[in-house]
Amino acid sequence: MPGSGRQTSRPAAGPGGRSDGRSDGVDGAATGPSGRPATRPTSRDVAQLAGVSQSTVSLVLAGKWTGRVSPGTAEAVHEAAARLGYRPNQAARSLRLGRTRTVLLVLPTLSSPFFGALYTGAARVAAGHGFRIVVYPWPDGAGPADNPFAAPHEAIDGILASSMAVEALSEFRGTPVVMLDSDPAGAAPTVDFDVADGMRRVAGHVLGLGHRHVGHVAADVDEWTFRSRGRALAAAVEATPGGRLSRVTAAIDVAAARRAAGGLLRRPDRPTVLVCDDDQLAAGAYKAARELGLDVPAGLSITGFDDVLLATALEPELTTVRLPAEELGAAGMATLLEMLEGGAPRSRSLPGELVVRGSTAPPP
Amino acid sequence: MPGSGRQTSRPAAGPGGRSDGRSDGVDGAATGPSGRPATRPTSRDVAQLAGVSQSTVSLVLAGKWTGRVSPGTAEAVHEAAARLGYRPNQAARSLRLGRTRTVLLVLPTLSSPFFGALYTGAARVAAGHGFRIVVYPWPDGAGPADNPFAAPHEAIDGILASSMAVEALSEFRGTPVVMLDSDPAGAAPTVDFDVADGMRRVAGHVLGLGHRHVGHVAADVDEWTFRSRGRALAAAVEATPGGRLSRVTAAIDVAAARRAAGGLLRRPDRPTVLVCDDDQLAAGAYKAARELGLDVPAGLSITGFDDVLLATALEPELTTVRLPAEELGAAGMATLLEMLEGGAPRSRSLPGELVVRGSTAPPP
DNA sequence: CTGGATCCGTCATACGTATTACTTGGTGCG
DNA sequence: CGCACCAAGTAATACGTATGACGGATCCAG
Repeated sequence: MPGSGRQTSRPAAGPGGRSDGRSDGVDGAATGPSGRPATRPTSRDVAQLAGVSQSTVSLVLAGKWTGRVSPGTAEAVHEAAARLGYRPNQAARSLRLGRTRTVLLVLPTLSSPFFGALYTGAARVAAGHGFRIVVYPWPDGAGPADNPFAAPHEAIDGILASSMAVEALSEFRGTPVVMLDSDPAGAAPTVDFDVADGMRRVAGHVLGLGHRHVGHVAADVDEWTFRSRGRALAAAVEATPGGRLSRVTAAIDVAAARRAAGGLLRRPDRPTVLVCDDDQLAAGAYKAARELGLDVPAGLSITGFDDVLLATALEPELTTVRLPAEELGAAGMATLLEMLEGGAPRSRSLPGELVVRGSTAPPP
Repeated sequence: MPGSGRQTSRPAAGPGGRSDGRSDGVDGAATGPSGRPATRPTSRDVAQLAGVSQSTVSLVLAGKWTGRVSPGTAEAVHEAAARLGYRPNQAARSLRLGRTRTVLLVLPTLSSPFFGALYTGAARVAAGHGFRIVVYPWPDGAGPADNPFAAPHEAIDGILASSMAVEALSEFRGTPVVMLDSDPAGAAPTVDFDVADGMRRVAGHVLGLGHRHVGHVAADVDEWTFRSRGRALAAAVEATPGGRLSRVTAAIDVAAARRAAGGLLRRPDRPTVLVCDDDQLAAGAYKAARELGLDVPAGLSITGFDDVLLATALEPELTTVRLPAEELGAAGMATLLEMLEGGAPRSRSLPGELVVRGSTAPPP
């Protein structure tokens, strides 16, 4: 709504044109409780104050005015903009440029500290580049039709996707994509954790403590990251003289892990350490150990993976691998923004860090 | 990826096909299967296909065409739109209407399942109304200057804010605001949990088990929700003959809670139950109990508040109050959308549910 | 003195939509 | 028959920005 002095005009409707008293229902909320006029200043307002044309304002603020505008004029424009607190209207910008400075972040869920941290890292980088993030929760296994969230098709420049088949994104044909922590062999550039390296560190730690019979409580999820963890552990154990691996699988769930780990521990020749694919699985392993009267770590060592909040709430605290989720988000967003600016896609891997706490000790 | 319980996933490189070297974009197609240019169809394209004018398309798709367009024409428009897969350009819409269908969600952090769930509920409701959510992480106590995230000033219709002084939002003067789980006495409409009621349920439960000396492990955070919990607990205990309350405070942190609870338990006349303001505090109480050789629940009962993942990972599982975070987000968003459509602000309170698990028993 | 060349800017326009004012062909009615 | 009126649409416009096409000085060489 035109509130302040604009002179261009030539309103087709005469002086009486603004008498509309619509009560249609889709109005409302235009003026806040404070009753201020509240029309945001436009580039034309800035132009008027600086005594130049709107196009000059646009040129100056875009920063590409060398050789077209004198330094003095440029300064005047900047000053006027600052005085009015001018912020460009994003809608107009998007309409003109065809780009929205918005990135879609696809996550299986936000109800997990891991993905929350991932978001935080991505948002920090995005904000630094003037980009906005819209989160698109996409539960695992859900098809586009099952999804309770409408995808904002129209308004994105790129996609940062975690845990989702690239094919499911077919709706966004032609949109640059960076995948997070998924199979690097896929079509899209990927930023992931070097989980194989992380698992090698775990293996090195427990084998170094003297363990030889290693129990692996694996996640019952057919995903690249877990397959990779399993392979790395198996390789490390096999490479050790006397090394031996027993594996059970469980859904990522405390109760399921307890049952699976219990089965493993009840075998006559039970392993002396349980390497778990995930901290939640480790929590289940704790429960199984307690059930069987095994002391951790004296009677049984346990390790996790991820280092979520849970890890330090357990007693004793859990030896695990810290995956820097926030850095993953940040690196992924940085990669995507590079692509959006015409750079070549570039995949990366982030190292995990072994955090040794109280749940591991030499075998009994 | 951690803790997500993912089911579906397959190697992105399918059998055959995707052997081209391109790696940017979901699918490299510059033109669709029909050979059309890659630009998204506009309302004019729809108009041309339907044999009508652009304004007719707009009228029909807006749904308010009764008496202005014949049913037959309307159907033709709908069909053409469907055939082209037309989606209105949001930027143009926003520019024209001055509204963005975007809501800012202010949260202290997303690295917590609670706020993640809150987001999920809010997003579900927003998506149902064609609104988009932009998350604005605002750590508690941070001023606007400290904030590493740039606020997208230009592009929001309303604000849903959790745990933040309304005054800190002064930047957004005139924008409708709904506060979540904060002091209902404030200026803005509020949706919160009836934590007083929840705490009364906890008190009723433990007092009903026969406990009389109640220890309160309170959060050392001066926030409405915690003050309210404390008052409700005190009132319930005082109203019970023989009831007695001992209180310690601790930062919301497992280690701090352990120290505080330990102090309480080492007193000569120690309480027989620890009512904790929060599940994390309860986790600390477990550790203190174990340290002192107290069995839970036989020697000491413990209760939490919030019912986060942690609650069932503890051994024994924690008796606590489930706060439906997702519903909070949904109710808050619903309230905000009502306001945006001109409705009167309306505050609400959501009840919590007592979840009795294994950590409470009659006093020894 | 004149015809470029160089500066420093402005004009006009398009992006895609929603909406208001207007047109047009038909119809009822006095 | 003439006029108003209705149904069914269409033309025109504005939202605020970015940018390519233009324009008026000023200066310099010939």
